[in-house]
Amino acid sequence: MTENTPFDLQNFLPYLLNQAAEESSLAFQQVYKDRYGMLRTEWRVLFHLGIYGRLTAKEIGERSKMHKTKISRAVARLADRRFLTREQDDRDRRLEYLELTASGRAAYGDLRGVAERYDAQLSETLSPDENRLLRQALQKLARMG
Amino acid sequence: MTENTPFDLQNFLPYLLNQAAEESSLAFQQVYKDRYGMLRTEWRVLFHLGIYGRLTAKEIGERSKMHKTKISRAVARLADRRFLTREQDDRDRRLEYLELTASGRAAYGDLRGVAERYDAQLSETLSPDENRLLRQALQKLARMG
DNA sequence: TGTTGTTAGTTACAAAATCAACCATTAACA
DNA sequence: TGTTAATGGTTGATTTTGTAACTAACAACA
Repeated sequence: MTENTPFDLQNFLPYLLNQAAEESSLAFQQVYKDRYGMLRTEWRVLFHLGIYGRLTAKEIGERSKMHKTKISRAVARLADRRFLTREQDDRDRRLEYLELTASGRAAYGDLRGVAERYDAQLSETLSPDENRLLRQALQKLARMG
Repeated sequence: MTENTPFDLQNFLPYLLNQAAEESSLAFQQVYKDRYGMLRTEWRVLFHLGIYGRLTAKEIGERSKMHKTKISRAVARLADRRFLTREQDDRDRRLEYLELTASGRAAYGDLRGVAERYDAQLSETLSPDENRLLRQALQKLARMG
């Protein structure tokens, strides 16, 4: 007996997740790109420092799961534009502590507000139950690795 | 009064969706990459043709929301490797009908099986309710555009 | 017909992501 | 100590993507 049921691509989780991720990040991307000329890697580094304060590149990598070369380049660009400062650790000179400057914090505050409003707006398209379970399920999937 | 609650990055939908999408597509990517040397755009084109049969690049674009240049390049590579054939429409010579070859269908069948088993495996980490609502919510988000 | 506008698909070039090799520094330990 | 391994971070080469401009074919309509 041959399998004839058509495969439902729209319901294949890796595909579906990617479609949803792409669609839902478009509007936010528009903002950090147009307003600050940032890339995805850059707003992520900015947010990590905005939220957790002083961190090393390695710590950002652990929290964000971004590859270290991405982080290295994002940090370099953010430092060029004076959004953050780098300071070497005296004890272990391989380490560099990264910290937002005043304008880095301003950009973070601005984008954070945009993010909060945008997330709320996305949430409105879902019921409270959907929202709760969606986020819970996504957390599980994201933590699988 | 100043806002002091820390922003919850792990709960920001565009970020969370992206993390879940990336994590959940890793294992599948390994397969189509190692087994057939394909890129994400390529397995997607392959699947569209496997599922819907003969299609033009434009139709694939409408269904997948991929940009036409991505599709053009994916089609070129798949044609090079003899996974599909291109046939010009006599009536409108701008159109090219794409169709899987025998080995294209074989690759599709193989990867489709992998995808089905993998999706089932992902589903197991979630409760039936979570699964249903997750997919429903993702569909809504993906269709927002 | 001829002109103008659209459409399907490709190509060229710039921007970005990936991967491996690379420094400099610290750790481990014979 | 001296040697080897591991770590934090950067760099360079290659691959992939993104953007715009392009070609060829068709459509609309004067």
